[in-house]
Amino acid sequence: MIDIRLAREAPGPLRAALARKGAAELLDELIGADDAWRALTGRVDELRARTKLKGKPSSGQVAELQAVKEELHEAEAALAGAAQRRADLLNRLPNPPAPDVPDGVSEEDALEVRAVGERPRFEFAVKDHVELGGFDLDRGARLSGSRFVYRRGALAMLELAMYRYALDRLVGLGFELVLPPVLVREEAMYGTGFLPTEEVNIYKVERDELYLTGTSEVALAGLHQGEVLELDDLPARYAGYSTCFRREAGAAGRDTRGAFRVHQFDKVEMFVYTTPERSAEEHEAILAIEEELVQGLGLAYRVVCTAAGDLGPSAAKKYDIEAWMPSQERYREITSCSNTTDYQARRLNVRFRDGERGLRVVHTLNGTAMTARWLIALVETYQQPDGSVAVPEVLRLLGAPAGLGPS
RNA sequence: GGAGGGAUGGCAGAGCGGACGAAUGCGUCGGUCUUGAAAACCGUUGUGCCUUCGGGCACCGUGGGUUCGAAUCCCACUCCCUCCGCCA
Repeated sequence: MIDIRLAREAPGPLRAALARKGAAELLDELIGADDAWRALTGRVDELRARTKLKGKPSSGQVAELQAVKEELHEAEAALAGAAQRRADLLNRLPNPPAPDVPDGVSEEDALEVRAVGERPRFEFAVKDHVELGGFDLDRGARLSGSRFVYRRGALAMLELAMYRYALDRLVGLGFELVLPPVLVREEAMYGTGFLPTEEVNIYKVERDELYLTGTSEVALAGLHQGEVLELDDLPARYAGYSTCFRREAGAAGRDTRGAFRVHQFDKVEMFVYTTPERSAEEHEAILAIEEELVQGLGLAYRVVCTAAGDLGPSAAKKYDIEAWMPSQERYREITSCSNTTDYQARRLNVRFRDGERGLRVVHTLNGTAMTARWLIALVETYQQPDGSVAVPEVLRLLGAPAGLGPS
């Protein structure tokens, strides 16, 4: 949610920023709805003031009050309607992009920030992760449908070591480890901006009115919902580990082979609450941690900055890390870190006490520290001519097997 | 799943339908006193919205209802606690 005062006081720059996300007209509508709402607010407040009495009214006054009551009912109904329209628009209006985000509307318009690491070269026919073994897609599909996958044996051990690798680093950096619920209420989905816009991509448990989260970002953002944080506690950094669920509704036919795009996967997520003054710096810090984690596994990657029109509703700015996928011969997204500024925090009403300045809305950020997708890049990158896979030492130290593949 | 009890300010805890945005205590912050601190005393202390900046309005778990008027009465829901049953 944006700060409505910004829309009233300086609609020009805000409108220009929102235009880059294709939401300029939405802002115009909102400003109109806000004007209407304010006019009705004044009228209702005035009528209510007239109903206020000290002590018992005389019978003449009662008749008069009854008349006011009727008028008030009408005005209140009008106000409720106006408030609803205003709230709907406010809910749908996306976070304006940061000024240094590139123009554009699609993935192709993203700006490549840098490419790091040497892409692996192979003197033999490259196998993809499915051929390298351990991913049981057929049985996953039989059990649950397409885009569900079993990871088995040594591969599963490797995957767990990868989560542990990321979590250990994060805890070492002062992040608090959190194992969150994955079923949440509608409120949390709205608060984080996944609803109403992303509704088609979310699994809903109708019977219990709960939603399965597509990332632990939802639960971590909801962690301090409605709270007032102390300045001394900021930045508050959390590392969440959870299973993530996504319907992939818009992705029919895309990435159908293998475990690259699945309905259920696991992820280690960073989530930070901070002050507005610090959030840009925190964003770069989260990106740096992601890069360090990727580098630590020896993967080749590039960093891209997502174009304004390709950003989700919540993000003001987003960096993705794309790892080199040998079987696809291209970089594919393995992390995503966003500065959601005050957008989620305002929806979730998370504030902090800032001395003389009083209560202020915090900024929130999130970023991927590890997902099952990394596993794909890893096994493909470390494959050997005989179809086995070497495992980096950092992971072996955390319980990963010495290697995978044909025994 | 069954049976009870509860939800009021940072916390504890009052609150005959009008004087209640709310007693009191603790805590907070400021001051007096003190070499300093403690104690004591004095004062202060919720949030949001609108504003012609005088002020006005809303909020006592949430949503409805009764009434000229609801923290207070009625209904529904949510959450928490206790007991029973079931359960990783």
